[in-house]
Amino acid sequence: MLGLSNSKLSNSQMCWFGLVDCNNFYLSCERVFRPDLRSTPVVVLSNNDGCIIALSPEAKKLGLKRGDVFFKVRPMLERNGVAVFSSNYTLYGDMSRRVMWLLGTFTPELEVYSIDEAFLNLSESFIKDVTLKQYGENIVRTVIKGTGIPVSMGIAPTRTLAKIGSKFAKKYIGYHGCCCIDTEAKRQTALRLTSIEDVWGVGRKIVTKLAARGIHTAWDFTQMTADEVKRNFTITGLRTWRELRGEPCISVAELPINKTICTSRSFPGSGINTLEGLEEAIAAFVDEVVRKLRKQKAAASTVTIFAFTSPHRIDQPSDFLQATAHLPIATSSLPELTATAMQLLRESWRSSQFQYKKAGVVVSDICPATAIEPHLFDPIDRFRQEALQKAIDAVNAKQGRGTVHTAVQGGHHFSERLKADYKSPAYTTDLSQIIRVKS
DNA sequence: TCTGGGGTCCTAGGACCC
DNA sequence: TCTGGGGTCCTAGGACCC
Repeated sequence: MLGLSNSKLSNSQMCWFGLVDCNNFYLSCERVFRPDLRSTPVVVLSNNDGCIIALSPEAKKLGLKRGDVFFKVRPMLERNGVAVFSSNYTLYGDMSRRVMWLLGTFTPELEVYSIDEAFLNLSESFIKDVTLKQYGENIVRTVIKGTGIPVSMGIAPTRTLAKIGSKFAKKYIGYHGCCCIDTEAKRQTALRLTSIEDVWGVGRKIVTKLAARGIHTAWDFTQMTADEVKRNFTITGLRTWRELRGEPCISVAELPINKTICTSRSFPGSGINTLEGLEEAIAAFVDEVVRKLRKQKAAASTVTIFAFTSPHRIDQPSDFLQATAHLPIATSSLPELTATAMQLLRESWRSSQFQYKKAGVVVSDICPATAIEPHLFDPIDRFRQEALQKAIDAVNAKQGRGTVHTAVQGGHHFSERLKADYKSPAYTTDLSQIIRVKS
């Protein structure tokens, strides 16, 4: 098997992958600026202070769970002195940027996978005079020293194995934050100790099918034949199988682009009952969706808008608005998608007797921008449209998000109207909120 | 006052048609 | 009188993750 039969999983041209995962990220961000909360129970709430989305081990011990509705558990939180934070995405986004910047100094190739995870290409030619394990431990120390965020790291010949390594690093303190799967013996042990459902890329459906065949660990899976895997689990399953056996064949850049992109929010208080109010919200959601689309250099040809009243208020009239439009040509143009969404909303608007508590925009039928098919009778000058959108992107990148926006969005940022009674300061992005050190 | 997240993917099951 | 198959397409709803 591809040079893995020797005890060392390595040769001189070998390329290694590191996966760095921030521990309990949102919570760690809050604790950086509140060291007094390092060993006390802490929770972070979702948008609108709706429910708990992140919690410290101390909070878990009190029986709290992700998804608990805040106003219901609030008396219990107060009784137990639990520290509560509204989510502060400005802070988390900026802390993430700092972590990623530091990681970038350790590799010629950094793949940011999510707000709290990144892959590092660690080819041996890049690492001088230290072992992989020492190099990894240094990364872990540097990130915590530079940002205050604790991280776990896995290093292995493939991204899938590196992910497994990072889970061991998180679980066992003896790894000093970094678990290296760099020998055949370690690879086998790691796979035997890993349930198949904990493997990156293995979903519920595959787990069920495998369980029926008596396959429960990652190791069991690697003992199937390539033919059998491909026949039952397609090329995607085969890639995971090869990665687990030590052959790299998945890259973040090649991961399939999203099939749907959605932005939605709940409205605090009594909700929205005017067409103008919903127009403003939906327009803000389109703006967000366009940003996400363009970030992955993609375009969509199906747009859906929806709005609904509170499902919990059976004493009030309830309503569910939904409308979908199919565009002849996929687009990521803010004016075009906004106009489409506004038309859908105006056509489906019924009456102001309903208090809408939540609304959103979904785009689907997404394709890479390079794959957009021209249309003979297309009334839109796509070249000019893209030039305009690029100009909008450029101004917003330089002057800040929302500098150029559609008129229907109104002047103010939608996010400022969300409920957030327990928000920490924007310590790192607003001079007036910078932390003060008493002299 | 009165409070109930957000995002993505998959699938079962219905509508419709031959 | 009531039933019988099989394919495609679509969507509501659920599972799962953070």
